[in-house]
Amino acid sequence: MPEGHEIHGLALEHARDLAGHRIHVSSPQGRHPELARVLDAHVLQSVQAHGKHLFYTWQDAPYLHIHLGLIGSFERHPAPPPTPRPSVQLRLNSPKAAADLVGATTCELLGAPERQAILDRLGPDVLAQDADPDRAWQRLTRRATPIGVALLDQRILAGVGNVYRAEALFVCGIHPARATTSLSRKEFDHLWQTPVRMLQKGVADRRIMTVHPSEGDGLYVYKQPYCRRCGGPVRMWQMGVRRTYACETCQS
DNA sequence: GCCGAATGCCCAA
DNA sequence: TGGGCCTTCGGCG
Repeated sequence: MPEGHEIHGLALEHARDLAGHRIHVSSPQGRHPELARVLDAHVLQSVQAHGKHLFYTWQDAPYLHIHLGLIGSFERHPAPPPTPRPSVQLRLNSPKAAADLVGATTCELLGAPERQAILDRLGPDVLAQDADPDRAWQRLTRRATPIGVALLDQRILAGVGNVYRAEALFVCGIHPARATTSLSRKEFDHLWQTPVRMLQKGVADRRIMTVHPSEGDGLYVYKQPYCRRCGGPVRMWQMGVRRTYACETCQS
């Protein structure tokens, strides 16, 4: 269940395991036979993550574009890999390791213009070295929407999902229902830096741990019954499509 | 065994 | 705005 940190972690892992090798590509589940045929036996050059999207660059073959969606995942098997489970959509197999894709929403081949179109509609990726927070600020303040909704809008900024949304807003003391247009630039700068640091830590830890070490470990409000700062109840409600968690005392 | 939920997103109406 | 899609897992019978 992937937010940006996991996607970037996979890009690093697959670059290490698979890039520079001739890859055996197969579709055990049978959903992508043509895609597997086109890519099989090509050399993988590089793997890049942009927000929650993965792009695989090959010698003499189109880009492979993968989006895990809500429930997609990759499973790593050191060589030699076992027989794939029946649900494996795609196996990328190198002499070092195999990466098995399960449950992804998107697994497709793309040309350069189509790939570029996806990148163009994404806001700045909080995990990108050259991310420009001004672009997010421009897009954020264009219309008055609840900040909780805006943080999940990948056109505004890319990489943040439901857990990091709740945690970042808590750390910044900002209520999810606040209008984007009510944010000061100073508040926004804090709200940008917080997920940047959280997701960077997420890549390093390979899991989401937002609580400051001096306060223990785990999460502040996401799926928590009580606020670990003030001890009051954490409120949970539907915000658009997703569930949001917040402490009404610590966030305003 | 069935149902719902899960760190996501798209589409039709 | 509501439904659909992808898969796994836990709770409830």
